[in-house]
Amino acid sequence: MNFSNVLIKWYLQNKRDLPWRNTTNPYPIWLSEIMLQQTRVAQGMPYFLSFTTAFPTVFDLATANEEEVLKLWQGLGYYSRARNLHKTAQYIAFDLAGIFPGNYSDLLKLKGVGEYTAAAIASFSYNEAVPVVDGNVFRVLSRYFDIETDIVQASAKKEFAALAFELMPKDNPATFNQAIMEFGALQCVPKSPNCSICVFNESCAALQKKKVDQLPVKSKKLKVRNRYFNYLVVADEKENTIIQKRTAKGIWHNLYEFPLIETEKEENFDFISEQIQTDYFMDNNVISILEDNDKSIIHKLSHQHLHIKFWKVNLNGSIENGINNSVLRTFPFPIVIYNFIEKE
DNA sequence: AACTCGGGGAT
DNA sequence: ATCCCAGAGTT
Repeated sequence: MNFSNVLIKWYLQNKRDLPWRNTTNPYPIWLSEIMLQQTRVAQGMPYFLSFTTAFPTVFDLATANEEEVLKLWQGLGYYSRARNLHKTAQYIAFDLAGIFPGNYSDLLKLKGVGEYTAAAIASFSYNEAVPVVDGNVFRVLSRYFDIETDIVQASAKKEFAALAFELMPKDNPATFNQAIMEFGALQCVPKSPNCSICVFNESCAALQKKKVDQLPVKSKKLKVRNRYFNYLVVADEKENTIIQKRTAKGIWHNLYEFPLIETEKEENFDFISEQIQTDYFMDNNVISILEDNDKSIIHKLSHQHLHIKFWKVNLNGSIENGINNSVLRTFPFPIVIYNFIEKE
């Protein structure tokens, strides 16, 4: 048996029962593929279920507000995915009469749909013979064939796509694509794979050369920067508070947050207190300022470490545009702020 | 080609 | 701590 036959046989015996696999409808397949970009199945699953419940069709998603979409996406991260998802839903619903593009090259034109996602939808929905190349595919093929190409290079994707296409049985691209990703996710895992029970343990080049832990080759080292966020959690005498939308470029675009004082380093009570009285609430009487968390919450993003403090600011009188607690909870927040609100 | 964009689980 | 997850868009 060749590589593909063994792989597909393994898949049919070991595959997980995932809801987006029981259909060829491009809408739920597209939805699942966007959600699973850089995201584990276990993390994406509850979001897939809530989205398909709230928005059973692409028209339901298209007619929603962006804020509703972001609220349902809250906590999943990479929020540009949600914004692009929403825009693409409107494009498909209103410009294409709800009909998804029917092939790889047209799918590729959609916002938020790159080479991987276009190939996934085209193969799963239309059985088009285009190979998916994701992190699993890089790992499985680099190990099985002992390929030392640095997967960070742009050329690597072409190289692995060409190899995957060569291996793909052209009469069953959907199953092959599912199978190679599932194999990478369940068997050929990044660290300490159990090669002793692997169906390829007599043909895998990396295993024979004892190079499994060295492949795939990935040269990346991203630098993390530290940022210091001080959130002002205001409460006036009606217990109303203030939030604002992040409209600038950067993290959490279009999500909400409390008024923010960003500083160059971790600041103490006196510094923040001074800022609050001089720059923020001159018209209102500041009754008290309370440092909610003595130790900063370190919220780790992939490329930034946020050192977050919440400062409770009690004000005299009534603030303009204040919102009460139940309204507050309807807005989409970064998960670290959402957790703070829920804790209160 | 390099950088940016989240959050969480596994090791 | 470090790696990486069914990657894509921007610079």
